[in-house]
Amino acid sequence: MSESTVPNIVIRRLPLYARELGLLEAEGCAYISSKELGHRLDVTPAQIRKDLSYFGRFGRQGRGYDVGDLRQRLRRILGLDGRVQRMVLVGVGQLGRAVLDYAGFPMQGFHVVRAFDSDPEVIGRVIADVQVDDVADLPGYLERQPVALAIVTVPAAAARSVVETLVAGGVNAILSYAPIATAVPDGVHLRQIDPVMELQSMAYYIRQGELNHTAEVEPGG
Amino acid sequence: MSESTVPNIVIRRLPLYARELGLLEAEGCAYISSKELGHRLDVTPAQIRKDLSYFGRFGRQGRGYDVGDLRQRLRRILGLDGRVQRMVLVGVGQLGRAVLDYAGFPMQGFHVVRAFDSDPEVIGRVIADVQVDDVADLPGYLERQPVALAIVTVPAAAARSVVETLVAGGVNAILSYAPIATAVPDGVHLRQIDPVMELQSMAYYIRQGELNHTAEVEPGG
DNA sequence: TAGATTGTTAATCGATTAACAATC
DNA sequence: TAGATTGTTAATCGATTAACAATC
Repeated sequence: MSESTVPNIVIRRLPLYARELGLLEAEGCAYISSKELGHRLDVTPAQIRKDLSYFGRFGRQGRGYDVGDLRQRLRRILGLDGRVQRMVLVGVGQLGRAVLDYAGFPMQGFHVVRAFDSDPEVIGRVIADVQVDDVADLPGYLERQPVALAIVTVPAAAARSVVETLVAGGVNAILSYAPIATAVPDGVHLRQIDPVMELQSMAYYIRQGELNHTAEVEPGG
Repeated sequence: MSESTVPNIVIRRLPLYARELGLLEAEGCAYISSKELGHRLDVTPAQIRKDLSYFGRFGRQGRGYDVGDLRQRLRRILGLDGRVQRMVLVGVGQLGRAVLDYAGFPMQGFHVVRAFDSDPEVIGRVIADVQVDDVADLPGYLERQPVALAIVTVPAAAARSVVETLVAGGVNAILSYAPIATAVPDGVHLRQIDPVMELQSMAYYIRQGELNHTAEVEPGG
């Protein structure tokens, strides 16, 4: 309960810290200061120390942080220590297959235990070691095998109903690649990945750059 | 210059508004209020009006916003009106291919004009209508054909050097799928997509949910 | 010990929201 | 006109940063 007051934005930075600590560990670095870690991540040292302070004391004055220890502790805080995260995936089109094939998920302990689709062509097949079932069987599956995490890779038109089914089935964290706004009840976490929106917002700055450049070249404009 | 003072977080919401307005247009909706739009996007009406106010006045009191008009104006602000955004893609592995095949990019006007890789197996091939060149030729290509946007889908170990090359070649907006911190100079925009980090931060809340549940079931814990 | 760096508090900064006059 | 909703200002809220005593 007390930890539920940690700002969401802090929680979202913890994996960033943990990831960098993993790299540092691989580099053979035993200790690191908030200053150096912040430099590597383009984050202020004060922010790192403040973020960590929500969870306890992890460093040594004059020395910094034990790289391996802090990484372990962050992973424990995130609930990633020594456990496999089971996920279902809905939507086995091109994108869904790329997700199933992506090695980064299992490498970090996230395993797709079952996939679902509505296309008879793929139902019944096994793709990247994952069995594909009829999406109509999704509610039944979730009842028999509760899962907390889901990845949604269906077309936008299908996403809302899929998310509803997942939520009804007890899934409380969903990563959606569908480019459509989707409401979820309190207590359910939905993250959306939309590369097109990222590009569109960057386009603004590209255009600004062009305008400035034009202004320099043609001061009268 | 004056517009460069618009907060980045506002710029990042504009594509969200534009996207929803596109859906509303498709639904045949002619006018919408900030209240209704906010409801659909889970954003407060005040925030929408405030965001828009950075760019001018777009609505009518008592009526709301003309859906098509506002969408057009937002697209113009973002620099998306009637122009194709040319991009290069670096890294034609599984993920790179999925990006090349993804219809959402061209549908929104973002076209990969050339891809690059270091693997002799793919260099010279044409994938999804895009020619794949040797990444060693990337600097030369950018010199001949300046491009503002790039997508990076190489392994983490290669990402830093690729980003450096892109920046040196004049690219000022990069969308990277590589899970590694990468510094870029001022004026260059780098966005990273890391689904694993999203899952990791959601894992925190899954665990919190479990802890709460345990606490309810076993009040003594 | 001297130097470095933490953890934490208070100050600052910036973003969100509430409120309301203007007006369609 | 009455009702609705904008655009904008001021108030609130929350996150970041600076500063520093504590201490390794």
